[in-house]
Amino acid sequence: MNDRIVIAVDLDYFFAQCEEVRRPEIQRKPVVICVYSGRTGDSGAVSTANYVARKKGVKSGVPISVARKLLEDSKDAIFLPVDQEYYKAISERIMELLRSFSYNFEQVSIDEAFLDLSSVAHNDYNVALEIASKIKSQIMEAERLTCSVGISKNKLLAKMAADSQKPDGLTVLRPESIADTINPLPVGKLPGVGTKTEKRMEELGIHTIGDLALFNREILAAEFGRNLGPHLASLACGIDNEPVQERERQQLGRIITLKHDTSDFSFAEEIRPLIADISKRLRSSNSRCKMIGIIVITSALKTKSRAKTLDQPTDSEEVIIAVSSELFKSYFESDQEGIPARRVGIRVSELVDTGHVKSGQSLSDYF
DNA sequence: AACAAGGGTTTAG
DNA sequence: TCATCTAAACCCTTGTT
Repeated sequence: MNDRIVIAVDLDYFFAQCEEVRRPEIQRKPVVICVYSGRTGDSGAVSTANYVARKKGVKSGVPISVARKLLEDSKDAIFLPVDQEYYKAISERIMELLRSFSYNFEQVSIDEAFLDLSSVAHNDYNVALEIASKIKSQIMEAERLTCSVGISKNKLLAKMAADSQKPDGLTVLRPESIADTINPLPVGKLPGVGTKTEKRMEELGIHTIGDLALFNREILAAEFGRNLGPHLASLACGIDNEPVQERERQQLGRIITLKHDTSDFSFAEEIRPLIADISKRLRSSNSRCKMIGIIVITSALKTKSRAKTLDQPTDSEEVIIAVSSELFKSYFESDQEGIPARRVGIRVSELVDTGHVKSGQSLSDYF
């Protein structure tokens, strides 16, 4: 009765699949979606690739030049720059469609969402399966896109179910088969355990999710943090009480790659446009920030940041310019921070909602 | 002891 | 020179109340 039924919907190789829809003739070719940094012709990284390209080892994050090498025998490989606007428009239509299946909805990213079907499918996985199947066919009908869907008792397990069969999957993980299904999996398959954590867990003799589920909590706390260690162990037991619900954005950022590594770039040319964009986004979301920060990725690819808390929340371009230029100035003047930057950016956080009440009005106007 | 501020790391898509 | 971009969660240290 208190059990939930949650489904995870994950649009397959989303950016590349969107491009396949736009140009069906590339469907059987390797398709690689790239973020070009603008340094040299091919500098940058792969955002995503279709399965034809993945079969050759091209995956998210690899340098574009490496992807070219991996695909050098495939004369027909297609390399395209990301077209965020186009993907966003498709995503918005699909999210709207998904929302119609449950009031209890959470979009996690441009290509992923959770729906809580508890009230619609009360404890009947066959009903949930029918709904999931309908979702898949409607997305196909409307946008010609495949997705992978997972169904289980919480977000964690629904996501793992969706991940287990891709692309175009539909996987149910029923309560009675949870332990037998996830325990044998390598611990890196647990969402939240990435390459670094997996490596450290291997050193502790934790190879599978089942190993982690049984592992001593105190040692995990000491090793991975007082909260995180035990939390990961609890995930390994299939426990996840996070509700399906939309969450407020907590930060906004923009970062760019400089043409050349330098500690003397033009603030006006490189940073001001980023601030204009951030300020615009703050205003259009009725938010103001209490903290303004800068980000520097050094030529050695180390991340550095500096931030300042304001007395008053702001959405003003001028204020963000003043504060961040000061932060850059003191960053590059500080002792050992004269090392050249490869990438620079701005981040605003500690966002507060100004509400839709314009200044000068007050809550009492509503009564 | 509890909390805020600031900086770093890891994860994920 | 091979190494994008955005965002969340968490960790730790330091300083203040």
